[in-house]
Amino acid sequence: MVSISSDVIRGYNDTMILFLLKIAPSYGYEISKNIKALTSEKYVIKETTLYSAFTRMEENGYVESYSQEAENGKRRTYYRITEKGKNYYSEKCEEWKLTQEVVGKFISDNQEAN
Amino acid sequence: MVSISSDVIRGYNDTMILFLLKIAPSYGYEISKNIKALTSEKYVIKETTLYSAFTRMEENGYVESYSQEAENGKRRTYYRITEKGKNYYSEKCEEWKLTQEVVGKFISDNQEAN
DNA sequence: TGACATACACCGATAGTCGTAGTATGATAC
DNA sequence: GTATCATACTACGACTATCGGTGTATGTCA
Repeated sequence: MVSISSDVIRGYNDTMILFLLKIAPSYGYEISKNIKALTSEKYVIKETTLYSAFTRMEENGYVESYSQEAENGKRRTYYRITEKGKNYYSEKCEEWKLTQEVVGKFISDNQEAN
Repeated sequence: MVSISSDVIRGYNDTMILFLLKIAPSYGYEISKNIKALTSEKYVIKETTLYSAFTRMEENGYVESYSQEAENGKRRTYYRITEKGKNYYSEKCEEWKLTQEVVGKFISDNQEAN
């Protein structure tokens, strides 16, 4: 069973989170569920990875946090993407295309032939 | 100018090297030049990354090293891919396809629309 | 009363990559 | 004859994203 190693996705967790925050502000648990759903459970982000991504991105000015009361009365920390975050996301999309091109040169399709 | 960050390519340097070693045994400097050429200089592997990849992969049994005299009389450390290395390479190719699928869900094509 | 989902925070370990520096040889240029 | 460049590595320490483990607290459902 093929699964995605952390060394591969590393550097794209932020991009995934920003993609979802571009749609609407959100919070950790929801982001986590959305990533899982969108990838049909092929990728499940670790909690620690997720929350450390939030702090890192806030420090970098890619997102802004605010506390808001949920329906059930509980407090949640929401995150909203900034302009800087949108620009970063766009750059990452460009980079991704380049990465695909580069790595693609070293990937062979025929797995039986070796 | 978009360039590839180390966090993205991380985990695929080994794959690139193994791809080239599948064609023929080789050594550091040549591998480095071949990666550069094959990617039209879009990706240039750092020397330290390359040589630490060799030692790591040898420890893992993906490659075997042997010393050989070059035309000019200088000694070079050549690396040859093992069966285990070939299997690892194949797995990485599968993983790459999955990664493309997963990350692709979070990439938008229209860079002007934000 | 206990399990489970929700919603985080904290800590230390891991490991691949990178920056910098150093070594040594041979070829080419001035 | 000397300086520069390409070749062919090696060593060391720093960085940082990810991960494993743990802890906390609330609400819901059985």
